[in-house]
This record gives sequence, structure tokens and C-alpha cells, in this order.
Amino acid sequence: MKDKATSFDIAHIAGVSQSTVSRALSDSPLVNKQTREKIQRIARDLNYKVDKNASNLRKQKSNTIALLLFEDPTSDDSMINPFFLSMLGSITRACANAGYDLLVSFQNLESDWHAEYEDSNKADGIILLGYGDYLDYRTKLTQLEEQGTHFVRWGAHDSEHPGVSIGCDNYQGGYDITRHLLDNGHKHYAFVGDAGSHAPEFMARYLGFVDALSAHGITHDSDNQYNAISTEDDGFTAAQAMINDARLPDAIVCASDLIAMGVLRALRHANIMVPDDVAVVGYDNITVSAYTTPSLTTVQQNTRRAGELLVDTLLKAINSEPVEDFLMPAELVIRQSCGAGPASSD
Amino acid sequence: MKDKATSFDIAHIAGVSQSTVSRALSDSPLVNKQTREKIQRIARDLNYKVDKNASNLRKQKSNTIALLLFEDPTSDDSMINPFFLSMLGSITRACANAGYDLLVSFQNLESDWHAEYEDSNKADGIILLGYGDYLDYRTKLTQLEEQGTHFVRWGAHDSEHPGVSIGCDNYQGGYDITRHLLDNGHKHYAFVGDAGSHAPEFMARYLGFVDALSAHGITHDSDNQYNAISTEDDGFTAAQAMINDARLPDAIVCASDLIAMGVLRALRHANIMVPDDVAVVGYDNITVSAYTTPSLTTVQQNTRRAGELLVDTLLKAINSEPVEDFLMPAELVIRQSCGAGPASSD
DNA sequence: CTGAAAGCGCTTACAG
DNA sequence: CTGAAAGCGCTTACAG
Repeated sequence: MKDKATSFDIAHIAGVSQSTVSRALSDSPLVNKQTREKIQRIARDLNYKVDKNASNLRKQKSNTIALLLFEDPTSDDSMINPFFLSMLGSITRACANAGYDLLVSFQNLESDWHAEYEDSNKADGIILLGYGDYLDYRTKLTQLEEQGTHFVRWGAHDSEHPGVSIGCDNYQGGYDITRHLLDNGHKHYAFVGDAGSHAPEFMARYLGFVDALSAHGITHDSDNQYNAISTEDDGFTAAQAMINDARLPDAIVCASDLIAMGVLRALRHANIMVPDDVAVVGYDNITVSAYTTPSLTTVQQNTRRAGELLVDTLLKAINSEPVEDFLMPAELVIRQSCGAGPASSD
Repeated sequence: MKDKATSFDIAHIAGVSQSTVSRALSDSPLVNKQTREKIQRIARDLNYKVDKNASNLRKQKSNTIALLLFEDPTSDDSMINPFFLSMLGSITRACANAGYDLLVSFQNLESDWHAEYEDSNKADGIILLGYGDYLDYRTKLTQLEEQGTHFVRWGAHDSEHPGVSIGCDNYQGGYDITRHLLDNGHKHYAFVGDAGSHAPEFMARYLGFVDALSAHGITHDSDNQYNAISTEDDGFTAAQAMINDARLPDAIVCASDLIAMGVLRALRHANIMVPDDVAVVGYDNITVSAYTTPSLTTVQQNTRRAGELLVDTLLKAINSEPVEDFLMPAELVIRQSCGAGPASSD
């Protein structure tokens, strides 16, 4: 385990100054081509790598992005919402493509996350990812902004909040999938999912649902909205309540796929056929949804695109270019559970 | 966007030297309690954070771990294997608990991963994660070792490979789940999954399967082993081949849950009932497996524990403590698809 | 095109 | 318990 080579070692071997080595290794056009190639060859032979700490310290720039993942405190400690895991994957990839490193960290709302990374110069900017009530973090976001920290937030645009956000059009997603059910002749609807300000994503999906119904002349009775945080159990409980109260609608619109899983389970339990007796749709298009029986009609958020947008926007902000909120369109994924998908044999 | 405070600013305000500030902020017992508290208060008020680049450069230590995720080049570019995503989650958590930052990066086999991180002083050690044929990376692992890089690898122990590994006992998992099927009276078996040296995990599962059968007096006919990389389509294709050739066994053992998904789909397609006509089991316990109909009996790898072990072992290696390979036990998850799980209504 | 020099912001012997 | 000083390994004006 030999000591690591430094730029001075290379300078010594190449017979040039250390400054020239530094220039050559950063492909500076200032240095003579032959000298440059000679230095780069020596560096390769010695397995030399520029010390990032030194170079970052000097350049006052880290070429690193921090991803802060907020977790739903109610969720099982050992599991991350598959949707965010998928976002994490695409952000990782987008960073790699942009030549940035990615520092990943889990956070809960209490900790001092707002300052940690960029303040300590470990990252040039921050991506905030997580469902939840951004009202709670409002003051922290404001503080981030005041510090001049570069950050991008995943979530709905909200004029109340500082900073730029990238999100998916939850209202449109809720509207479109409800519209699809209406086109298939379903008359009586239930919505399973929270509809409150502390769950802005779900709220927007719910509003899209309600508006699609009223555009079709159907007034949604709020008795048919069932609260559910995004867990499978919540969906199960809600569907059981419908069954027990004999209030089963033609179609159940769920605020997330996980909720829909629970609804499907309760219906299977009660020998109620999907989609023949009741249609069920979800939201998120998590992996599971393609494999349930029947497979789940849902709304997809393009996580790959989302990751790229988050990274691109953050990099623009870091470079002091103008940035603005972006709302991606939601995409319907038609499968069997709505009764209008491909034949049930597959 | 004011300039960031440095330790000199704090020293100036507190009326002490910069050295004392540095000591106070690292909780050094060398500094007078009142002075220390005063300095820490000022630092808090100024929202001061130690510059990590400077401190790492000086200390020659980064308090950061790099996670290299190798991807199956055959897999869909936009998706990561859910199992590794789950590992990523638990590693993130374990790092946070240990006070380390985590640098995440995707790699393919061609790139110069073996040197990047630790050599550039961005990380103190490396976790290597990914299925695959470690034979291919043997030379790279050797080079890592020669450089004195600290690393831990996820995967089976293998005396041929340098470095320490943490893995799950794939042989035992394959043995146990087969044993469970045998106990339920199944006589004729098929195995779907690659059984070659380039997929050591699958190979070990297969060997466990074969040995469990022969311990029960059943000789496995290799005609009943179907190759399949770990995709749903491969499982579908293999099961269709069985059906077309009228070689359907009593029980199908799949090398992964994803493969089992495809097998279930092919059987559903052909109106063959699971588990009544044929039992099916998988491996991995990915989220999907709990929600299929019937739900899938499978083998679980404790990803939470695995993440902790990987991080703990790496930290020990970094601190020059002795480390050794560890093989975690595999755990059976009994559900419905094997015919011996809870009642099919749930 | 190249070199000598300053300095990024810390930590830590060394001396008191 | 505290301070003055060196130095971690680079990058980049500055001067030639």
C-alpha cells in the first residue's frame, strides 16, 4: 500500500513544474501538446488521480449534488416507497451523465438538513425528494433560499413556497383516469386517499377526480371519499368499510397503487370480481401493478424524465441560469382492472 | 447571499485564535469549557459549518463511503432490480447511522471504477453491489486490493476472489425451499434459472435444489432445468415450453421472483391452477410477491441486515480491524403458491 | 507556452 | 488551556 502520488511526483518525473502538470491534467490548451500527452501518460502509469478535496477546496466547487430523501415517518422503517426508490435510480443516472457525484441521505423533518450539505461545501446544490406536507418545511425552505443555497424540490408547484419545483400534474392524472372510467360507463364512484392540505399530491388527484365527475354531470358525494395514507392496509380497510356498509360503487379510484393493492385484496376476500363487479384504478405505476390479477390500470409519472429534469434544473440554478417550475404530464396506463384493458388472459 | 463564515471570522468575534476555534468545534477537551461553549454558540448563530473539503484534505479522510452499483447490462436501462434498490435503501440508512456520507454511483463493467473514488480521496472505502459474474472483475478486484483500497463486496464467498464479501446463503435457500416442497409431497420438479459459473448466485440456488432432491431420493434430470436470466419474460418462455412439451411438473422452483412472475403468467394463460395443478416458488421476496394471485412463496434475503453488515465490515476494514466473509442465512417466506400457505382467501 | 508563488480553510504537532 | 505556524494537494492569477 504505497503512498499516493501527487502532482509534484509527476512534475518531478516529467521534468516540468507542478503548475504545468495541473494544467495538463485538466486538458488546458495552454500547455504544449507533447508535454500534455507525456504528463497524461505518466499520470496514467502511476494510477494518479487528482485529489478531490484539494481541488474542490481550491476551486470552491464540489461537482457533487446532494439528494435529501424525506421519509414518511409513518412508513415501515425498513422500506422506502418504491416510487422514490425509482426516482433515486433515475437521479443517480442523470447525475452520472452530467459528470456529477451524488451524495444520498435520508432525513426526517426534525434534523438540520437545511444547512448541512451545501454549507459544508460537500455539495453544490440539493435535491429535495419526498411526499408530504411542505407546509411543515416552509420555514426551512425559506432559510435555504436566504442562505443562497441552490435547491430543487420534487412536488407540486405552489406559489406559497420558495424555490423551484419539478412535479407531475396530479390534477390532470386524477382527471384523466376518472375520465377514462366515465367513458367506460361507470356511474357511481368512490375515492380512496387523503384529501387535505398535508398531502398536496393526493389532494390534487382528488380535485381532478371531482372535476372530471362534475364535467360529466356527476356530483361527488364526499361520503364516498375515504381517507387513507398511502399504505396497503389503509386501502384494505377502506374497501372493507364499503363492503360492510353495502356502499360499493361501480368504480374505486385510489390515490396510490399501494392503496389499490389493499382494495384489491379486500375485494378478493369478499369474492367481488374486478373489473366485472367493480372497477379499480391506482396511481404511480409501481412494479407490482403490472403483476396483480387483474393487472392495475394506473397513472404513470415518468421517473426517468423527472430525475433528468431535477438534475438539469439544479445544475442551471448552480450556474446562475434562470430556472422555472415544471409540471410534467401524467400518463394513463390502461390495464385490466378498469375493465377496458387487454384481454384478461394476459 | 453573503459569503460563508470561516473559522477565522469566528475566532475574531470570540477573541481567540483560529486554532482554538477549530478545537472547540471538534469538542476537544483541551479547550476551556466556557470558551468552547461560547465558540459553539457563535458558530451556531452564524450558521457556520466546517468546510469538509478543507477538513478532509487536512485529515486525509473523507468520512464518506462510495457505493458502486453494477447493473446487469441486459436489463432495461430505466429500471433497477428491486432487490438492489432495497439494498441501496438499507445501506443509505446504515451509513447515516454510522455518521458517514454515501456517494452513489452506477457503473458498468467497462469503466474505470476500480480506481475512481478512493484514489481521488472522495471516499474512504467502497461497497460493490451487483449480481453477476465476478470472474469478469477478478483482475479489477485484485488491482483494488493491490492499491490498498478498502472494499467490501456483496455476493457469495469465493476463495478465488480477493477481498471480503458479505452474502446470503443461496445454497441453503435453494435447499430449504425445495425441502419445503418435498415435505408437501411434490414429486416432479423443474428449475427455472441459469446454472452456470457466470451467475454464481443462481448456481448456488440450483445446487441447493438438486441436493435437497437427492437427499430425498430424487435424482434431478437436467432436462428439467431451464435457463433464464432474471427477467419476467424468461420465466414466461420457460413455462410455456413446459406446457407445450407436456412436461409440466408438480412444482416449479424459480431462481428469482421476477422469473416466477413470468411463470405464473404463463400458467394463468394456460388456465393451469397454482398451487392446485402445480406449485411455484421464487427467490428474493420482492414487493410484488406478496400481491400476486396466488401470493408467492419465496426466499427472503434480509436486506436491512445485509446493508448494516456491509457498512460495518467496511468501516472495520478502514480502521484496519480484522474482517471476514459473512454468509447470512436465507429465510423462507411461505405464502400460497406452494400449496402450504395461509387460506387462499387472503 | 511555462514557472514561482499565493491561497483555498482547515487540523495538529510544537512551544509555551 | 492557548497561540503561532506548518502543511494537506491542488488551481490560478501573475510575470515572463
